[in-house]
Amino acid sequence: MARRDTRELILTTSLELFNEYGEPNVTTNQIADEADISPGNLYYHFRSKDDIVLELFKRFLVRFQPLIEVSGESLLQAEDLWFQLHLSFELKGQFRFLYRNLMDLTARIPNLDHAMRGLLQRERKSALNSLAGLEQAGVAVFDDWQRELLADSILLSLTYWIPFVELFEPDGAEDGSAQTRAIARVLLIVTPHFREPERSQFTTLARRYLTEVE
Amino acid sequence: MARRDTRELILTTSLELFNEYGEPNVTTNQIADEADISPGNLYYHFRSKDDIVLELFKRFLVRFQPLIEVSGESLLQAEDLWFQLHLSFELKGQFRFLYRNLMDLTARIPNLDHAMRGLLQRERKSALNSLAGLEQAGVAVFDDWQRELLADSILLSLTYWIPFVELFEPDGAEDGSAQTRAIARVLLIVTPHFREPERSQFTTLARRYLTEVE
DNA sequence: GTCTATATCTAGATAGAC
DNA sequence: GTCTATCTAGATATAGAC
Repeated sequence: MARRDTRELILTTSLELFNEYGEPNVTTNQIADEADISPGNLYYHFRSKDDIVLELFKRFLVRFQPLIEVSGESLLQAEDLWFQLHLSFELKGQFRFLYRNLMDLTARIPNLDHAMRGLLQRERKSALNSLAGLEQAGVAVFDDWQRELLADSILLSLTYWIPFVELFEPDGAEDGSAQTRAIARVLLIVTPHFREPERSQFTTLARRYLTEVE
Repeated sequence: MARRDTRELILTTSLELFNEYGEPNVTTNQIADEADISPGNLYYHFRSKDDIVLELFKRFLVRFQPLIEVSGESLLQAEDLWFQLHLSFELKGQFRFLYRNLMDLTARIPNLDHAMRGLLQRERKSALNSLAGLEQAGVAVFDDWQRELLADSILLSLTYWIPFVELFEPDGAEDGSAQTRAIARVLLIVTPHFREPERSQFTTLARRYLTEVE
């Protein structure tokens, strides 16, 4: 098999196993086994297990970065905001092992720690940006302290909703209905601060999606 | 040393180390070392490492259970609600290792899994109860779907806020200001749904506490 | 109750043949 | 590039003396 193919095979196999069982509970031997290669071969392609994790994180980052670079103004339409959140949750679901053991992974892998810290900071800024966009459009008004607290609430949801759902329904992160609820929840944190007509507008959208899924 | 004392010493030492480094990153040898006893002695008092975790969880449960048995009506006063949330976050901070590796701990220890699932269910019911109490008092009105989503938001905060804060500020969970922000955040999720005068009342309280701390 | 010494096991990682 | 065989380290847990 070509060099490239085996490397990819190891990555996709690792991702599947990590997501299903959690990274600490998957051994390199299991990965090799599942990928039908030898343990030695795995270590020909990757220096260490951490190296695999780091490479997977890079892949995640490349696909996630564009999603938080969206400007605040472009999310004023309820449908656009909804779609953006949907893409975020979906992608994070595909790499959910990263969020299941965030602390332990960052404590163990310095490069991951640095990159993830940066990502969370940018995500928080992005949330604050969106809130500012709403204010500039006259949709809502926040105090300084409210803006900060709301950004924290949003970031908490974006970070730990998937692990949270997995507690109750294993594989719930792959389930569409859990995602819809996640998005509706995030909206419900913010929309009560809207003035009319946007408030009803966003609320109606959330309800429509919710009933469609159930 | 008396039988009882050594057992307690092991528990308190374990709790400290688990909270600081995370349970998976603390070995039984480290615990014994830190407690100035031999590894063999540790295993005289506890059958296994999981046994220590389980006993610590029991201690947590005994102290936490009363906090969620508070009736919804008794939390209508802003100060009472604040105080109740404060006690919750404080206690969870003292046992935060449980929440840092929730999934892996429950997956590994069946008894813990069962007990923790039950606890989360009761906590969710308690949140729903409080919301219902607000409605009965005429402070707010929710749709059915709103009530569920809000309960999820609250439970997510109560479960993962501490690990979330630790990502940014290690030992942030022992810090008073982080706790105050946590409570203010939870309130800010709910209060926008209040009618006046309760809305201003709760909001003012949150701001006052926030400015006091900073 | 407590110690020292050690068994057991499993993980990550390497060596060297093919 | 890939394999088999193996090393090494570290973790949980036990045995048996004191």
